Amino acid sequence: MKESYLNIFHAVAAIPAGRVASYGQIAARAGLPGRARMVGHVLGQHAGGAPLPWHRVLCADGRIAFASGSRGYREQVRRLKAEGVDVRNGRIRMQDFGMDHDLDRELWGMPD
DNA sequence: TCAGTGACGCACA
DNA sequence: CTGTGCGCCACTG
Repeated sequence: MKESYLNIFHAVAAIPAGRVASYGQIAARAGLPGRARMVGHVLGQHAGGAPLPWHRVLCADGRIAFASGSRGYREQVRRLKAEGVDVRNGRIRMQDFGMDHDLDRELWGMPD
């Protein structure tokens, strides 16, 4: 298992319930800036393998990455709503549920 | 080795 | 709002 993969797992696991983060944010937090695609790749490869909150990872614009109506899409929407995340038209307001305010400093230890 | 294909992201028209 | 293009890189045939 690669170190980068472990970092990705750790970053995803750090997202609290009821909140979301983008693939890019996770990649950056895992020390892999610009490699958002790798996050998606890893989550796909290890889907079901580890009990990760993969549903809390979205595209940078707040959209669900899966094709609308697909199996994964419905599952992700279901899980997010179950956590109180407001999903409208397959998209979430990162403004309200993203890690972009002050919460990322608390949980991810970002500098001031 | 090369080319195609993604659970991405961003700039631009 | 919709596309298109390019950067990114692991994986696969």
